[in-house]
Amino acid sequence: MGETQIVKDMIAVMSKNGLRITDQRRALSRIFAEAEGYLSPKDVYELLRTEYPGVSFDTVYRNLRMLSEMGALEQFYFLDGGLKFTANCTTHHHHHLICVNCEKTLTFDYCPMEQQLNLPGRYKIINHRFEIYGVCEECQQESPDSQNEE
Amino acid sequence: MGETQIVKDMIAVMSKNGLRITDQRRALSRIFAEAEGYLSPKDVYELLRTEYPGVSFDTVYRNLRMLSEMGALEQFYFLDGGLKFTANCTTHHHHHLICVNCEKTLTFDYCPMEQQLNLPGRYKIINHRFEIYGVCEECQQESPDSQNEE
DNA sequence: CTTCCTGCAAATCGTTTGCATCAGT
DNA sequence: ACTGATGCAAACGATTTGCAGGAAG
Repeated sequence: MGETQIVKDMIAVMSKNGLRITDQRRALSRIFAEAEGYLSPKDVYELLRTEYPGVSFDTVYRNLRMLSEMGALEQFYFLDGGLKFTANCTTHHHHHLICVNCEKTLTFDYCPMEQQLNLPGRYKIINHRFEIYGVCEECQQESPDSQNEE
Repeated sequence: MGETQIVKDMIAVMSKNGLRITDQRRALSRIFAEAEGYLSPKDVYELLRTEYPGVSFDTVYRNLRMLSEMGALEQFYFLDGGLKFTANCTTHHHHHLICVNCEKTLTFDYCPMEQQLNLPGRYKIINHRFEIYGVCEECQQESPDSQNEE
């Protein structure tokens, strides 16, 4: 899989915006290129720490924010309000199918906004959000019905 | 408009769950019955304080949480991650059209899940989220194009 | 009366900021 | 060398918790 392309893209975006390409940022790109789904700041911190034990949380936050602002990452608040990031696919519009257990995320191209929606009011539409949450095949195997822990 | 019904419903739900009906909770129900859209904990706090100046933030949070857990309120994280609440419509499934300026919210019945979606993977679907963000008619009048403040 | 609810204060969590040092260009 | 990036510590905002007094049932 040409995942290295994602790394290249991210680094290119950073260079283009005048950011310096530090080792941490290189590693960050790699982490997102290899990630299957969304990553929380904490996830990123843990992963980055395996390579750079001295890395700090605020550096992670700073970089995640900069990368989001310049469009290299997509920022996203989960159903439960948790903040997540993922490498941004800039090539086409799509939505996400997210595993609520392992958070593995697949994309699909169907978009409800393509329909002729009969919306109330006369809002000027500027954005939308459509996500489907479920349990991926692997997680279904692992825990046939043990999802409730109270 | 039979908005008082919302108050009655909310109080009924609380009673049913063994909660005591305090003045604050009664006022809370009224606040949500009269709200046009989503309310943040802070919004609720401010509104409640006009009636009960001594009310505290944690009481607001506690009650919002309890009411959400027992289904009287719907909890919701906005696109920007902000936590909001609204009286829960238990009668039918619907989605929301939200004004990004004043947050006035309209509901509509179309649901993309009714379509024959061609989804990847073999996820067991358990939830979904579909919201449309825009600018309501009134807010369009008020600020024809002044939405960006940096 | 008893138990639950409230308000206060303090703790906690996630995220951001100021500053001195270090590394990329 | 210059300037931006990092790590540390501390600030910050939102939310939660422990506790003593007060109100609902």
